[in-house]
Amino acid sequence: MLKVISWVNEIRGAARKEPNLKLGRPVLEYLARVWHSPHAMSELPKAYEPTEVEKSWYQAWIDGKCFEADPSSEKPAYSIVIPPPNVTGILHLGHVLNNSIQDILARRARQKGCEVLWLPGTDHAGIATQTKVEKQLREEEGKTRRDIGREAFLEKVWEWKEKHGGIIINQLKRLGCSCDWSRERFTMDEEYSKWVSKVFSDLFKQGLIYRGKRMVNWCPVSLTALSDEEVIMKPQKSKLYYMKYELVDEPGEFLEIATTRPETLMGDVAVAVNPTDERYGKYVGQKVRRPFPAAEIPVVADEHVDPEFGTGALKITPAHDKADFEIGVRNDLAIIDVFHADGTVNCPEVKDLDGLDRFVARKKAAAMLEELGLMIKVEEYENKVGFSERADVPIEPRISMQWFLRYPAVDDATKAVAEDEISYCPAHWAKTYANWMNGIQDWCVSRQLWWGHRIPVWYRKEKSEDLQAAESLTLGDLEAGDLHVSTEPPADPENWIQEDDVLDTWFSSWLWPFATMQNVGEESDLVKKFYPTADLVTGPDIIFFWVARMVMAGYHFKGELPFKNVYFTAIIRDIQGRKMSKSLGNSPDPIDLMDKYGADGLRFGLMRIAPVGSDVRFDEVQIEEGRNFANKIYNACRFRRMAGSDSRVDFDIVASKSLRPYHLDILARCDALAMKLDIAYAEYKFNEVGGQLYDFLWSEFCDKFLEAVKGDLRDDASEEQRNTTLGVFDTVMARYLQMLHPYMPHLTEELSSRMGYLGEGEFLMEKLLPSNGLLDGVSAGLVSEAQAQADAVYETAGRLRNLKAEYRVAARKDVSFVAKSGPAWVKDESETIALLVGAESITRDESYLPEQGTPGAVTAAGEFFMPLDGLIDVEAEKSRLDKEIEKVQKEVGKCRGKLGNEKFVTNAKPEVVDVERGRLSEWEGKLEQLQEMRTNLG
RNA sequence: GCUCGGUUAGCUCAGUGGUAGAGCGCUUGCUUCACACGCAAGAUGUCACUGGUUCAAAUCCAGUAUCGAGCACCA
Repeated sequence: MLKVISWVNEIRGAARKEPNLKLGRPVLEYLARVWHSPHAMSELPKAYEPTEVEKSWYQAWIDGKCFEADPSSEKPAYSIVIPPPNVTGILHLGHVLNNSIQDILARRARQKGCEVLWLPGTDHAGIATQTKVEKQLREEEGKTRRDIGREAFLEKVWEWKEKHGGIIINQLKRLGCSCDWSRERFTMDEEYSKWVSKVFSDLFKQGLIYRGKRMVNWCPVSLTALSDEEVIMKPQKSKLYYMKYELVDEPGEFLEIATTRPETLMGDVAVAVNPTDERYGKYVGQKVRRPFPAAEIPVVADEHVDPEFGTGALKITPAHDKADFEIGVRNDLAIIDVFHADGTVNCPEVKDLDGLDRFVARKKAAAMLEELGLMIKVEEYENKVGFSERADVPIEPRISMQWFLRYPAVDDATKAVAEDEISYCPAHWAKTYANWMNGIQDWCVSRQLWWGHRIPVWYRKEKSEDLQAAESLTLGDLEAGDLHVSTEPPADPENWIQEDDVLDTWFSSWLWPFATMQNVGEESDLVKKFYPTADLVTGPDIIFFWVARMVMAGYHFKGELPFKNVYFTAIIRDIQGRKMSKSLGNSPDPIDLMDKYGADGLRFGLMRIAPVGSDVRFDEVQIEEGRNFANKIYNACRFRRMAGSDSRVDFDIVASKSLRPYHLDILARCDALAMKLDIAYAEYKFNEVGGQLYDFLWSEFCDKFLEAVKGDLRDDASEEQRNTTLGVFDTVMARYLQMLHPYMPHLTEELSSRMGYLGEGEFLMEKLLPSNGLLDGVSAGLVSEAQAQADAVYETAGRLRNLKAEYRVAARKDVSFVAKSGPAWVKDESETIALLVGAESITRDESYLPEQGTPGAVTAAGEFFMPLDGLIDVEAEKSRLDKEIEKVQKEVGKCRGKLGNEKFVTNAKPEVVDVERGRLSEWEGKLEQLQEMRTNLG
């Protein structure tokens, strides 16, 4: 079956040639013929076509249950939990990078003999999902969620989730992710939700969760509170309005105030000045007139006021500003809320403003002040304004009843990272983490949404109004029996009313590492085997949202850390360094990229440019490189197949008597590669691993080894030569494909299978990576001698090619070289050197006396000459060189003239002069070279 | 204001206390019986700047400039 899958391409190739081919016996006969034909692969497409191959192998792995973790396994455990993507999401490049890394780690761990659990799933993403469904409801039915009610709305969200929720999962599959899909979780699964309720209820009973009226970040579009982390500060061009309030006791005297928000004037309850500010000391205790609605408000002193800013006097609106709120508390001021929840003005006393949107009201209020003669001036001003992360509108500081969490296990969590029990890679993120942990603020966990985990709190019906309006809610109310907080609803639901709010999405995400492995109140083999997890791979942008909170949850609920290592990926930017975003349209669709370059190409290309620590600028060219690399490997194997279809992967290196330097050299380099990869993996240097894999295959294997041994595969080569070379090829390639597998899983599985490197029914992805080297048992002295010889040959080939190019005979293959001196072994290799150089022959002649001007080169393999007689038309070459020299001399003259011109040097820009100098030395160098060649010709 | 990171070829980026690297791009030559998604040859650098440590600094240290990120404040 598997073989058949691997033959898909051959069938397609065959279909092209024999369109009448039908399935069944004729196909098998045809395949047998093709497979054993020495040119089997040459009948295949010259370029690797990944699409079908990737699809087939992914299905084969699924069918073979290769991704499923066995908690009863004796093997050491290795586990990762996926950072659950939003269920509404579609794959972007950040996901590709992040999940490729996880897949690489998982596949590598399997090869190293671990039992691997890579646990996948999705996040319900409260606001994001609800917003999408609300939008659809508005567009399709012209209704709001309130029109249809909570229950019907939630039904719609679930429907939507069923329809679109699988998209990103399928995209991850397309990428080749080896997640254990049989254990896929969703944060709103019934069992998972039980964890959320349990944790909430426990924390409440521990006194860590409380409810109270506080100043929170309010999103006027989503109509919910947000945590501090969901607010993004953005610089905004706004205006600073200078206005004045008249003193009640001194008519005609005014107190000047600067503000960016005149629309909150109706909520002003005081004017504050700094107690040390001598200008205003006399006013403290007096009253000023608020123009609309007319009122007399006090002047108070508060240290928060910066005398340097604006006029040094600050209007106090406790309902609409966090700092003002605190000043209000300190000075016992009233709170006047002048906005509706959606950000429109709620002030019936001021008809002109009532009902206006806050930004319209701002202009209107300013105009009204102008009319009253109370506006002094307006300045352009840039300040920072908090924006709602999801809705992308300025948030409104607002006092409302919310639930808060006092973070648990803060000390343990801080210490774990500081003392490297949890290691961060790159390590510098530990500092960012520590900074946040040190200034940690209570977490507003309630959201005024419908899609999410509803807070598991019930109020006794007859007291519910009082309780819900109460300034605070604590354990006392629970003990009084008026409150029910539990994972289970009350037994007599008709007497209770459940809390309306749902929980912040992250309140479920922070339980992810263990809540995915275990149900509440149940023993779990999975947890025993796989928790704590080994590595967490995520972006540094969610270090507070997710990582820090998971660490605290791990310590508080499980008594230990949730993961041992955290690898923070780079953030992918576009070529201009901007963050990828839909609105900029600079975010390429990974699916398009996979269509064009294959999943393996995309993975490899991205991994090679993802450095540890810094951001990465994405360029499609890099993905193209990944595809080209896949094609290179494919063609190396295709070449191998043309020399014979039988696998010689069992070739006995140690017993072989006919190994040439190139064989030993590539075997040694393959062993060295294995060691380099071990080191790079240990340091999570994925770009280094990619680079090593790339360089080995392309520079060492193809450019050098394969070219050097091509002669062994020609028709005139001996059977032994041929077998040795095929044996070494297969030995190295089989091992190499295994090492490459985590990066390019589909291609390597395909080629290993097609090349016959696998046993019956065996998968490459399940095959252990051997710990032995290919050259174990071979004398080290023999190997290093061989490598020195191989190096000498490659160096010599390079130098002789160089000579050919210099004398413009690069295209000719009839060049003959003379080897005048050199070590004895070179005689055996001269044919290979000639092959590498593209020369007719290299003749050993110790008595050779080169004519004057014969170009030559001295290398580790001896002294070589390229006799020019008959090779080039000496006279023609002379005159070509003369012409060339004349031309270059002219250029040199031009440059010298320019630089000799005092006016040019003094007046021109320094960089222009520099360019000219550079140009001069360039031309001079060229001139010297040409003159030397000309002299050599006599 | 505090913290962190970057500054290396035209571009994107590696790099190490000891002669400066890759890919792309560029120039030249190749359809050579694996690969033009390829082969071969070539050109290209004050490693941001200024000091210090050192036999030796692009690399370590300090400062400056500049770009970026995060946190805090912003009437």
